[in-house]
This record gives sequence, structure tokens and C-alpha cells, in this order.
Amino acid sequence: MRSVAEMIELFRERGFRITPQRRLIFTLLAADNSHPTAEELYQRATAIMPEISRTTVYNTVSELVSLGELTPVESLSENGLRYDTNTTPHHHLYCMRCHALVDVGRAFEGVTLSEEDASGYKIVRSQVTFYGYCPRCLAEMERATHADPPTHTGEK
Amino acid sequence: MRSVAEMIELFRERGFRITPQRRLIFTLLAADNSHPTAEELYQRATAIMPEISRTTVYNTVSELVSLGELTPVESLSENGLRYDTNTTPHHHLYCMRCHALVDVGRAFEGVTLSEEDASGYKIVRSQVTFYGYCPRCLAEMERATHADPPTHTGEK
DNA sequence: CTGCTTGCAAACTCTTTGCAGAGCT
DNA sequence: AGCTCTGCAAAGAGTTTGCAAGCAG
Repeated sequence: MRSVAEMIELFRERGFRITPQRRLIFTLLAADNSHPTAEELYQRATAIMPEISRTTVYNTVSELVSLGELTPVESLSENGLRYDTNTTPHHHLYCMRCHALVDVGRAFEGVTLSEEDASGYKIVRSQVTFYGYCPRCLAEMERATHADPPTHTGEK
Repeated sequence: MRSVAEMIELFRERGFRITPQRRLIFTLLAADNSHPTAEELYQRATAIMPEISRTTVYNTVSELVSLGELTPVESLSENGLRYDTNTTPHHHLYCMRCHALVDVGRAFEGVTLSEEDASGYKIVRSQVTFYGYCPRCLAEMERATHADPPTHTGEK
């Protein structure tokens, strides 16, 4: 995600208007690397601007996706579609217990498909997701008697 | 996904009862490699057993996930959470246009994270998703004048 | 028989849509 | 001033839950 000023500039160029609501959403996103959902963004926005509408947040997020400034993240839709403010190709580390999602800095070699393996698909990009447990959840599971990693649907 | 008989056996072992509904769901899944959503399964089930309840399908799917016989698939939640009947580790090929999802047969070397790259996470498994366009969509896009792959939100 | 399962309906969450009025440029 | 954008409310998907009746074991 670029800076707020850059986002405003980009919107202006495209003929979109700059409103206080949009400015707020830009600000929230510029400082965010937690892969929030639209709903989470709405919650954070209302904390600062109580009158802002859910619709506006959803609209603005869609506009940002169209402009390529925000990328929807594939996920196990635990709580709605997440968005990634980091639009450069990168990989993810996913906690199966608390669903935290963090970026992986490095790239991987050899993650390519030959013609025959690709089943006729034209590959555009690839993404690696590592599934595991974050430090906090590891500690909590350690504390909870037997530390078998639950299959993330385990508690119920 | 194992055979219907194996699923029934597994359910019996765990003290779950075998009902016509569950038997039907097992049958549908045993012959399926299309990564269906719960809703899709429900639709297919009603075609055969019109009285079956949505609840029952959702319940049975959850039970299968708990038993490790079905795996939720991370995806861009276009239309609900998909399930994978192939519970052995494997990778995916995803069509950004029609959202088809197919399995990739081969494994990849070198897709591992060092201690420092892992941010303290304990990694359990990794999954590669290849994003691209399936043969059918490629052909359709070819036909449609200029064949630039749209960014999947492209047409509007 | 016993109590797990089913099926209905309603609740819930996330997202989209229609439309009138507000406000940016 | 014009036209986009906002905000409200309602609709729409997908999924979950509560509870009485049904049926597997």
C-alpha cells in the first residue's frame, strides 16, 4: 500500500473524488499490514468517523482492488474476505488456530509448472501459503495440558 | 476421499449413525474431485433425495472435516468455502476467470522456511496455489477480440 | 427403547444493491 | 451547478443454531 498522498493522487487521476471517508480509509490502510476484512476496516473506521457507512467502506475497498492497490487474499474465509495492502508478490504464513496471517519476505525457487503439469492452464503467478501455529498460540497450547495441535476445527 | 464403505466404517467406529442422508453424501463425495462447496453438495443431494435438509449436509460435511476426510480449501471465497476430497498434501491450479480448481500432481522442493523466516511460527505444511487461466477460458478470451488476460475483475 | 439425527425455520455474518439527498470539484 | 459519492435500508448468499419429531442401533 502506498502512502495516503499517493492514493489521493491516484484517485484524482482516475477522476474519483476525494472525500473525508475515502481519506480515512486510505489512512487506515496505509498503516495496516494485518490483512483486514472489509468489515474490520469498517469497525476501525467507525471508531474514528462514527457516521461512515458500511457501504462506503465496501465501495472504496472495491475501488482500491480495481486500481490494483489492494489484493483479495485467498483464505479459509473464517470471517470474510481479507485484503492485502502489499501488492507485490509475496507468500503467507497462516496460523491455523487464531487465523493470524503474516507476510513471508523471501521468494522461492523451483515453484513452477511444466507444460504437462499445468493441464493446459496459462499460469500467471503462484503463491505459497504455510500453515502452522503462531508463537502466541504455541505458547497457549503448551499451557493447555496436552499440546496436540488441534486440526483448527478441533474446539467446538 | 475414501470409498463409501470405508466412510461408513469410519463413522460406525466413531459411534456416528449411518443414515440414508449420510450415505448419499458419502456417495456424492466419493465420486467428486471438483472441490465443491457445501451448498453445491446440497444441490446435488436434493436432486437425488429431495427431502434432505441443508442442515444435514452442512453437519455431515463438518463431521467429515473433523474426521480429516475432507479439507477446507483456501480460496477467494467467490461462492462459499470449498472442500477438498483429496486429503493428501497437494497443490492447486486456480482459474482466475471461471474459478475452476484442479489438483497439481507433483510436489515441490525447497518450499520450506528457515527458523528466522518463520517468525516463530511452527510450520505444519505448505501449499502452493498457481493462479492463471484454464484452457477453456483461454480459448474464450482469445475469441473476444483482444486477448489480454483481464485481471479477473476486468469485464464490467 | 434411547438418544443421536434430521429437518424446519429463524438467526447471523458478510456483502451487494437501490435510491434519495449531500457534498466535492 | 452537475454529477459523483454517501448513507440508509433491505435483499441476498452462505452458514449456524434451537428444537421437536424421527429412526438407527
